Amino acid sequence: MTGTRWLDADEQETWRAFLWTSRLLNEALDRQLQRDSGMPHTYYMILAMLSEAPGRALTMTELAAIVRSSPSRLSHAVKRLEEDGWVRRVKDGADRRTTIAELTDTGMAVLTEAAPGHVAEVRRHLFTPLTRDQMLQFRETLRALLDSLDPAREAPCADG
Amino acid sequence: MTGTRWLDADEQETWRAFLWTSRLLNEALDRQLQRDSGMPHTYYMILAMLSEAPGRALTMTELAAIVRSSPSRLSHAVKRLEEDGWVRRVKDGADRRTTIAELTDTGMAVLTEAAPGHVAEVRRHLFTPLTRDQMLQFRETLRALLDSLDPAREAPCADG
DNA sequence: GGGTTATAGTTGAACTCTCAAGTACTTGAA
DNA sequence: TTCAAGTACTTGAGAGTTCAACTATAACCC
Repeated sequence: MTGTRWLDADEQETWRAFLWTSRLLNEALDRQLQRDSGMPHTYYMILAMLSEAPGRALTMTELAAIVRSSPSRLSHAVKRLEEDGWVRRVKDGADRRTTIAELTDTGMAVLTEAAPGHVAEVRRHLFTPLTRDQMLQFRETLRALLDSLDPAREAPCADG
Repeated sequence: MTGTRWLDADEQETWRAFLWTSRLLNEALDRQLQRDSGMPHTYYMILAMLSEAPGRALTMTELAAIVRSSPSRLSHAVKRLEEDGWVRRVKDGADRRTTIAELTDTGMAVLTEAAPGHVAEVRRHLFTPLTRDQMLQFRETLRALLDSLDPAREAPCADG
């Protein structure tokens, strides 16, 4: 294939820095949560997003959109969380295809206990190394990337 | 636990934007490479880093440091790449504990064929949405994060 | 109504990653 | 010289993710 436009040195370094940063950060969070709360980061996010929802409940489809998960991944994850007793699955009355995932009291308690350590880890790795201005600039850049990666989507978090 | 400093709204949005961006980008790259070249992104990086090494060969320990992989993950990955015939493992003469991973001609050919599509995908998702200044600013921020996440490490790529 | 199409979710197999051992060498020191 | 400690890597089991079916229900439409 001719005509490939390769990355220049600046782009190369940016790309690899992004890659390693996101990898290392994710691994750090996974290790911390796995050690302290027995779940991977993805599962923590599911509990967290449920806790913010009205009635601490969402349909699987809604939840999948919020945590940006495939239906399959979410289904496997919720199955495990249900076995732990942290989430409960209920069939919807109106549309019997849809399943509603609901955070249990036990799940809420686990989340409440996990949160401080998790937030500390995020702060330590993501915010302590940056100035406030750097952080705000970083957010703008990430918004631009996210808009492009995930176009069919209104304001991502602020309105939730 | 009292005294947790929670994330404010700006931090919250920054953090989630980072999370979703890195997830979506990684998934996009994994899908593209899996579809077009039958390997995940991590494996592509192993081939790419080997191709840049003198003699297209590195010890497992060196390679693990470069792709920031655990020894175990790398070992499993190289095993699979060896089964594909893309990498060859040789025992070192001097220190018989160490294994040298070497990119084969077949592996080099696979990499050469995979590269244009991969680079296009990276460019499409990471560079097209950003201005040049945004990109350079982004790099500075990522450098700061990387320094903190991975302190025991000199200049990551520029000197390679 | 009855058939097609779309939506909501689940399942199983294959694959990758993690973590905890385990093997095989080398180094250092008594 | 030999034995403890360290280094380099591998292995196996368990867990999470992906992809491609598959089930079940709803909506559309002639």
